[in-house]
Amino acid sequence: MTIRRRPTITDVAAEVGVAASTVSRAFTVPGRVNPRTRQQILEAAERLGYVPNPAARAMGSGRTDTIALLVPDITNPFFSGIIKGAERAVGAAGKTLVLGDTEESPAVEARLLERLGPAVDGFVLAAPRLPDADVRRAATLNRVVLLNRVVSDVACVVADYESATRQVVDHLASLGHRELVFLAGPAESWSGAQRWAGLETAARARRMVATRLGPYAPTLDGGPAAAEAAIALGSSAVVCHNDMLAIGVLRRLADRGVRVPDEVSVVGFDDIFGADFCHPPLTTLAERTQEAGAAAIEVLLHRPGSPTVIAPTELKIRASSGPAA
Amino acid sequence: MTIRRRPTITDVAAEVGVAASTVSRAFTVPGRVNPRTRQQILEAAERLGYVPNPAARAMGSGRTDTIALLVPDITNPFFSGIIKGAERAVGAAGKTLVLGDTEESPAVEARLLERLGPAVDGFVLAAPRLPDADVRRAATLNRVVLLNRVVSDVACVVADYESATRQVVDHLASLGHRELVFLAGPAESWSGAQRWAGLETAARARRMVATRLGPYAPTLDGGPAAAEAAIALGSSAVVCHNDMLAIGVLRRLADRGVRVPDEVSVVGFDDIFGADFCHPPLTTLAERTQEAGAAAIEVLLHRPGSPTVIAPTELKIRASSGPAA
DNA sequence: TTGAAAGCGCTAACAA
DNA sequence: TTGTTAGCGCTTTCAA
Repeated sequence: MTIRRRPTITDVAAEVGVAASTVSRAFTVPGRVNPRTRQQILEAAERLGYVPNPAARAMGSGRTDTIALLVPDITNPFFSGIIKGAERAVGAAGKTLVLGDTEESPAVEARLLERLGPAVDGFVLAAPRLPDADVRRAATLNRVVLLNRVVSDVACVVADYESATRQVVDHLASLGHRELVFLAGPAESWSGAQRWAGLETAARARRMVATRLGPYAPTLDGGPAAAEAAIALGSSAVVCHNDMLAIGVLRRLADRGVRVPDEVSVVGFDDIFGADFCHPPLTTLAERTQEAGAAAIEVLLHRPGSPTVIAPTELKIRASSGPAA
Repeated sequence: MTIRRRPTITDVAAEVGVAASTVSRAFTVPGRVNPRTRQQILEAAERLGYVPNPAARAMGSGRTDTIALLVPDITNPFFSGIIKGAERAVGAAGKTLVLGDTEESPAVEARLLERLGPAVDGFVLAAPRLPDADVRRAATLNRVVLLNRVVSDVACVVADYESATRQVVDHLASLGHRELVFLAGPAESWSGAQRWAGLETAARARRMVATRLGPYAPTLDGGPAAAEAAIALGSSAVVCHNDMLAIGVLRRLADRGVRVPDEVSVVGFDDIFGADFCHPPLTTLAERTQEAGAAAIEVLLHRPGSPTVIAPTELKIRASSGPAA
């Protein structure tokens, strides 16, 4: 397969016998060109296999018609829903979505923002650990919408953590638990801080004792250490930073012969792929991730200013939580 | 946050008092500019916050330094390893990877190839269902490497399906199974066809009876129909098109009270996230997906021609397979 | 409704 | 080692 030169707008213009600018208009402002001329142009373009070059288009107009979605770990199923929702919304707007994986690294995050910046119209950013200052700087050069994080003067879509944590605490209280332990994720995580703050407040209102342990890696591998700490503490209810950690904890508890939920109840956050078929199926706080992804795009594309959108959440009760021993 | 104009190469040139082309060289061919001049340029660029514009760069040079990886469903954990491997390899080469999700649709696939085509140096393409002709056309305009699929004259990285299917059949034979049923995925799937062909051949060599049922959706939702068909057939061993389907099958079997592996053994392909913590943990054929992803990039970047790279596989034996009843 | 011409930010000969 | 000069493919005034 040899690479063939792509036909350009000029080739099409020559083919039809019009000026290049007319071809350009035929594609970008169809109303401003004679329907018959336009028809001929479209046919010639089709015949030659012409496709507009986005880079060239971007240079002339400043618009790129692409949006970048940056996530810390594309492997984490939590982001699947976000991606799907964003994709659909972007597609509906006739634009293109590119995905970037920042590998949980603020450095990669910064690099992608820098490199992709000039090439996109805006960013949807799930960056729990990037410093505020960097977020603000990015927002200076591109439109930016943050996911599950609030930075003043930057648009954002956040889950309703207050309601979320209240649902978790109410559920545990209704099962007779008098205390809970929170197995925390990374210290810099904005949403992690919200979760803990909400749990603590809700627990106090219920006269429950809430303890925080950690930080632990928010991954399956974080499970063993977290589970051991929880076992040592002897709590009857364990709330995990996210489902990845929760599933890791479940495995370790199983290995250690601790019965779930008879001896200890386990609750996660996110309702990721796998949460309903791990063993036992995990009780977890689900965000409407597809809606959140779509909302972020909607804000980016159509809502100027820096609105904050609150996304609803819902507790999925499964077999990993049960009555207190 | 108001959007500020990005500084250009010209701004930097003016700041230092050199020509724009010198600034360009300072970034692209560092050897061809006086170290002191270069130092000044770099400092000025830093000071002004200058970042090269990839679109403009692409126009001048024809190179974009970005690679696109297109997958049918970014949500499918099978592709996580591919993505990770590709990312690392691309990063190591100092280039940028953009991801595209084709939503299992040949139409979206074609659209992304078209739109992204002029904006990238090449594609790594996991497109099991795109017609051969479209694949070839894409390879005419860009460098293309196919994943788990062979199209003549196009570079590709494929799992060693012959060895893979032999491992599966040998495993089942060693457990005393005399027949197996294959629950097929989409009819157009290239790898699905390979899997069935390999199973059939290996089974014949072992004097086992192999039956194919389907097609079924290669997703959790495909599970119920596939499981029912397998139950009706009364086979002692079920091999599924992929793990998503296999996990769906496991769930249905559990709902129907069929014990795994006592009454029926279940085997999948892919070893996705979740395969080791579903219930029971799934015996499955693992590809070295990270290596495959990295190999695809390596071929794209450094190996001209249309080589075919064979990626090794390995059977992960877990609790879903056991002795024949 | 169309064409001519300038310019987007950068690279790449070509001279100097 | 550096500057000058054309473009790259497209959009966008401005005129006609």
